[in-house]
Amino acid sequence: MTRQTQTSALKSRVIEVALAHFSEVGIARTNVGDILKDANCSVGSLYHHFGNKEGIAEALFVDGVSQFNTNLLAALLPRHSANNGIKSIVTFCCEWVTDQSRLAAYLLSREIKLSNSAKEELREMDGALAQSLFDWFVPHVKSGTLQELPTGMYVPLICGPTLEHSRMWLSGRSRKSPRDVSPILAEAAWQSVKRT
Amino acid sequence: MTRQTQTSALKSRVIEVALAHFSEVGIARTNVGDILKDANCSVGSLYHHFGNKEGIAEALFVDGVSQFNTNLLAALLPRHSANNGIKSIVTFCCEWVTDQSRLAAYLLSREIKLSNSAKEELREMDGALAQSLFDWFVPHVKSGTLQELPTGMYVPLICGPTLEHSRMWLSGRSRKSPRDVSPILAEAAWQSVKRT
DNA sequence: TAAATACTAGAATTATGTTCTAATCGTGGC
DNA sequence: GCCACGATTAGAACATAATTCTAGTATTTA
Repeated sequence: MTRQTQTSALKSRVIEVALAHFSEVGIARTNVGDILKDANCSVGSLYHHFGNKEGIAEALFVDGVSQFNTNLLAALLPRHSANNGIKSIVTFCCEWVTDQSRLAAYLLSREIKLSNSAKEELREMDGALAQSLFDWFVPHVKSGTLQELPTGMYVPLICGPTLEHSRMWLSGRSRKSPRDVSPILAEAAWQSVKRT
Repeated sequence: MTRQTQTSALKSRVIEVALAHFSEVGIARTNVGDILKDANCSVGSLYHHFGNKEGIAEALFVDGVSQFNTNLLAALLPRHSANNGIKSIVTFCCEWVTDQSRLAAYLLSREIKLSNSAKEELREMDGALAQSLFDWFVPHVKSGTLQELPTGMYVPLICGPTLEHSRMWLSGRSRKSPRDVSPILAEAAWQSVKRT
């Protein structure tokens, strides 16, 4: 096992352990001592790799978003019809939140003020995603299948209900999992952006 | 000025100052010393009234939700037509988020794990709100003006896009304020729950 | 008026995040 | 193959900031 591999294994271990603790008691109440212990990591290593506690939270956040974005695009891009694409976005979100509920809860809670560097990193990732989404949308808007709306409105209209329901489910305010209601949400998303 | 008045003034002062600090740097990075100083409060008093830092965060949260719920109902209940009511909900949210952006950002970020007692308090408030909303909705569903959906789906469908857009605006990911786009959001909300 | 209670005050304590110094490991140049 | 340098690990020491504690003061209640 090379040094590089060990190191990246350590980082993953820390991030994973951190997620477990953060989910259970929140960032404020997890102490780095516990993360250290559970991840078998020394103080020195942790601060070398992450800088401070927020650095761990941030790395986890960026990691999660990156994973989500990649999989979302993989679900969307193969779809050719507008109806199919829109519904695949919603369905993917529902599945993902249901399966990765701990990570989803963490990402949706936005429990952190991000550093400038993390913001930059996320801005780049978001930009790339937005561009891909845009490219997928344009033809359907041009052909008149989808409504023409201010660019920034598609995401809230399509994903808003799904994310809101997800938050409710994740915080125990709703019984039915996103997966359970994904057909309703998918249909509603389609209705709200299709040309009438 | 009676003791009771002084005390409740102190508590309001602390909550207000706390919101200012929390908004600026997040809960984790605001130190209670600063709150103490700005609110003209002694360590003893603060811990007597709030228990600990999270207690302040919690009181602020409960306070904010209570204020929001009250005003939302006041906006909805006088409306008689379904179309009018649904749109008034969305419009109210947009106005409120735009005007009370600091408080809205705080509430929407859910930056805290709530204690059981706070959860209980919120559950009661949510229950009361849900009941009032339910009573308003039932006739319109019975008369066939609104779709019949699983009870828990109305809120995400109606408010989801608005809240999602609000989060984007509050975190700088969108230029247009909720108020600016409230007609679009109101119309979309109506489309997504009206009987087709 | 006396006793109990609610509240204020700030010094003292503790908990925990973070820094620092030193040691170790692995890799690339000679 | 060996040396030197940077990257990484280690954990003791430190600093900061949350919280507790003891004591005192005002207010209500019996």
